[in-house]
Amino acid sequence: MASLETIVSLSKRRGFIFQSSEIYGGINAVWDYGPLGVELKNNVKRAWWRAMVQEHDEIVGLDAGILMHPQVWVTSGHVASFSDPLVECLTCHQRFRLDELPGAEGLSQTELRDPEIVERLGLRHAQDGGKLTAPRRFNLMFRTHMGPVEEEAAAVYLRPETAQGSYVNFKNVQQSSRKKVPFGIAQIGKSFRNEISPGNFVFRMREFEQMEMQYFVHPGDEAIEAFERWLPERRAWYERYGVTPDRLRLREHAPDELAHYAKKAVDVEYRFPFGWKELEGVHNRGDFDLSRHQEASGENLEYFDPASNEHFIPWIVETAAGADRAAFTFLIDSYREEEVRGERRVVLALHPDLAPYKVAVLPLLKKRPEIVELCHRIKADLARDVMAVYDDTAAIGKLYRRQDEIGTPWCVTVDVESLDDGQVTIRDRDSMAQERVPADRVGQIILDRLAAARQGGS
RNA sequence: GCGGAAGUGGCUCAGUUGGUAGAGCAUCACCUUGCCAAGGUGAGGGUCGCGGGUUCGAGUCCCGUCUUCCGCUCCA
Repeated sequence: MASLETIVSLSKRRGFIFQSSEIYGGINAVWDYGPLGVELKNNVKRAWWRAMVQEHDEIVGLDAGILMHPQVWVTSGHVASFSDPLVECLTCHQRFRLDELPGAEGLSQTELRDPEIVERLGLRHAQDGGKLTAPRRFNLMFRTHMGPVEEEAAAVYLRPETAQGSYVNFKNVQQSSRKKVPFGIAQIGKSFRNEISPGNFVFRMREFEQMEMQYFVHPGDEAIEAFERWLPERRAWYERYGVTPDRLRLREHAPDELAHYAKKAVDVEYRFPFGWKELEGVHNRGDFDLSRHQEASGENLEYFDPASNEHFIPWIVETAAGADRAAFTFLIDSYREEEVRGERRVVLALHPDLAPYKVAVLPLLKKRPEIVELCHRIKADLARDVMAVYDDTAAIGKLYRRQDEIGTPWCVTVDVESLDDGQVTIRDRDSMAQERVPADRVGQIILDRLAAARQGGS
């Protein structure tokens, strides 16, 4: 597997991913997507949306705001528990994480929240012996202000998850779309977390994009069924788009690592160069969210089931994936180095649906204006349906290698004979096989191959 | 956040005991070739992460800071 350095370097060199604000020295845990990266990520999001919304009658989309009523985060529990316990030394006024102090390791979540805990354990700042304050929770949510005058404006948060947007819109979506339980709300969007330890390239960022689907079900067994159904389906999605099956696994959370909202959680994990890490979580959230929102807002969030004539608060099974992690996974998993005629060939064997460019149109001989002109005609024709690119700034072998390295599945090459017989060459990225086809049929052939790839996997 | 390592052209790196920066690849132009990173000629591109300090002089020594990577810890 490619090393992290290899992927970071390729990303920068070819325009997939850049560090944010690089000319100012960079900013921690934020990354920008370049010309190829934005295509890849958009394709990932489109593929997810297709698998979720397009291919499921009972799932509909939503795009909620990043800013929400601040009460949402109190209700959701994020203000209280989405945070770390910090203590401050009264002598030197430095802050420390309580659970990292000598003598406080291994404390439970409850103990860490106990205001008396510092006193009870007789904890002191080891360096200067100063007294320590009771633990305070440092919030991992970004705060900003709503309104033009900062001092008078209400504090609001940048959402730490997109899910709450789906919960507070549960009634709106259910009624307007006339969906019956079980049904799902899918959402893709940015979330923000003041992570303590970001890193590993785009794996853990402070600004990131989530692809979440909230599935509302009848309480009880139906939630378990939904869980059992979505888990393999979500894992299969990664395989469908080419991720090596051996590098995927499912891992269930132990009871003590469950998030505050979860009854059960299983992660789809990928084996990165830095270890097995979560790509996506499937969680049974029970009625935690809707019940609390109902209570806090005073709005009735019960669902009436016309079949059974009963009212109930649906349970929620969510699938929560990271768009950046998915894009990163497809990038690193598809990376290949091969030897061709004693030379190294770098290939991104991306699924055609995910590849930034579907086709590159290349002239074998750029000296002949008719060839270049035909290339541009073919490219313009293709560009109506797919991302296509024209390049003539190198010899053909090099042009192929360039496209290999950015994952372009097909190259169309126009040569001198093309001018006579109207045939051009389609070259396949993975097999390097070539095929002569009529120039005026290239567009349809590419679309057919894309459709085939989508059907049968890569 | 703590501990460790590292920041020099787009990428990968060299840079002697301090003396105002080099290579390979990449990029661009022209010539040549014409189906898998070919060859030739030439060109552009770096105030050495940033800010201070020491020094006649700092990529090199010192301090601070930012960033990245590796561990510990947590989440998508």
